[in-house]
Amino acid sequence: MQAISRFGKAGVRLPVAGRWGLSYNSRIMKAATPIDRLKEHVGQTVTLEGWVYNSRPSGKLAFITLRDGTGLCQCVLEKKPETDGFFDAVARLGQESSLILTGLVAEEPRSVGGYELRVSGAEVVHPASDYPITPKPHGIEFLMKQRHLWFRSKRQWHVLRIRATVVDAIRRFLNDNGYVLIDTPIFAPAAGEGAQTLFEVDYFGEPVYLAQTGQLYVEAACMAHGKVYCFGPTFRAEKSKTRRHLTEFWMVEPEIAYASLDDVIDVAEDFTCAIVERVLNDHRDELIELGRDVAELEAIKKPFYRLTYTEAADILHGPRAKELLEKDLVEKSVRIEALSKEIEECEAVAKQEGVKQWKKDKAAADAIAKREERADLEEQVKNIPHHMELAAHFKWGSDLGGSDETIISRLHDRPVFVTHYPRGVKAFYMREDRKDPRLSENFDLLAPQGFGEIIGGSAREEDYDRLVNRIKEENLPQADYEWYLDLRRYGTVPHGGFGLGVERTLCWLCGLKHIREAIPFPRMMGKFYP
RNA sequence: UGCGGGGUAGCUCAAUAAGGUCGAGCGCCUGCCUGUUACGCAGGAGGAUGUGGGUUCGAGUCCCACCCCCGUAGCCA
Repeated sequence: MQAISRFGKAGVRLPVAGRWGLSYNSRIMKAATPIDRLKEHVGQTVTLEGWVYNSRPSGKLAFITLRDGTGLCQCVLEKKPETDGFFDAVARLGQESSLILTGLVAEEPRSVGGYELRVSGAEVVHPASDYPITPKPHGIEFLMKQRHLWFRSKRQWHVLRIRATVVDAIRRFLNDNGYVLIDTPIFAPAAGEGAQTLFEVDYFGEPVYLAQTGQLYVEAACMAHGKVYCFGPTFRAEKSKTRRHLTEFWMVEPEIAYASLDDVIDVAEDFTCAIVERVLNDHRDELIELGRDVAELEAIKKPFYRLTYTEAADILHGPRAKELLEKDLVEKSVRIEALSKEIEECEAVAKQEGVKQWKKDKAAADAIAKREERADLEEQVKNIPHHMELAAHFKWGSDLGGSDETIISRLHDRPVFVTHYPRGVKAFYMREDRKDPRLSENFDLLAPQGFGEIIGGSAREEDYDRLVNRIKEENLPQADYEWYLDLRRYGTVPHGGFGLGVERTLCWLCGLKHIREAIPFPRMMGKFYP
């Protein structure tokens, strides 16, 4: 068979409906078979459209691992009369060259995914060379600059697919439970919460700000529709460069009329469980490949733990926190010892005579990775006394710090709601606890294993006078909030809601070390390319 | 912003506690290889060591300043 050309003069694909024994019976948009459906085509000749993920040519036989967006497939190309026309051109293609291959599908345990394509026809769409991301280790700075290419790599590919599922699970849950989608503005006239962390934009000569929450607007909408949510990007100009921060991130914010704090917490609990369940159901294999301990996610079931802020403070002051950190200190020290030994072993292999060069390199690379892990642990060990200090001297009235949250979440095997924070550290719109006016009726949800806060929510202050007082206490310009106060003037009801950070949730579900991998094009302090 | 680590080939890293013409693998180019899967073998091209100044006969290595990156703390989803 000759190389197939299905492209017109202008590079537009010509229709070739029904040519390859396709199983679709609806209108055929793509003539090619997706790799993830090859199992339905064993023994048939099919066409694959994709990119060279890896290729191992050897004289008259070439193995090309093709990537098509749905999966990977090893394509075997033998040099024989019918492949002679394109063998050389295809066998020598560089990584990420785009090409269309036709061939017989066969089961093959030695191949990735269990199937392979015995190639009989090929068309090179674009021969690429010098693709920057090779199947070798790369540094994070380099990869972030290549972000537009990086997410063709397996790990990134898995994460972004899981992200898509998380987003879908969020929408499904809310849509199926009677929530109405309300899109809130990105340009906001003033602060939603803290004023220090807003991006200012010149709006026809007037300053406006990129929204850091849709919450106030969604409160208005919930008085119209009962149960609503907004879902979109939000912006925080915090000057923080940590593995938990983005300047642009996605947040979903449900808001419910006629709801108490407990009602809202119940929803947050069901919501979180639904997302976890869906991801486990759809992506178990990917999670495992990402190195996630799936059993930990399977344990995420109702009921979550519910602690008040005051109880959390007691835990920090108590023996359990101290024991946890002391145990940590011992375990990490032991691990550091073990790593030191492993590093020596790797270095010995790297210097050994008669060992294959690539094995030496691998040993050297392992040694580097282990050194990094050791340095990381050493830093953590160094910080433990400080964290113990912080926990032991935690002062009622201040906000929980990152290390405090980690201690609380690690002392529990399921997510933990921390409720009823002191009013002073929380936003003006949160409802005052009628039993103890020092407290607000709010909650944070801490993900397990120290992955941090993924949800923040509250009952909203429905009482006009109390709300006005809070606005005054915070020195906010009341005129800007008149529309918001109207919601308390005309048929105010108890209501509440919460916001869930998509990227933080994804970090937790996938076990990501850094939030930058949880979003296609991360925006961080000082970073906006590509 | 504070503290810690780092910037050497397109990429990942070497260059020995004690200054002396910067080296390897991958990638790229040439040739060989029919069951590879980090394929293998032989050969080749490819470097103002982040920037500026200083010490020295001589600096990737020592000193000073600046820039950038990574980690960590605060704030937060």
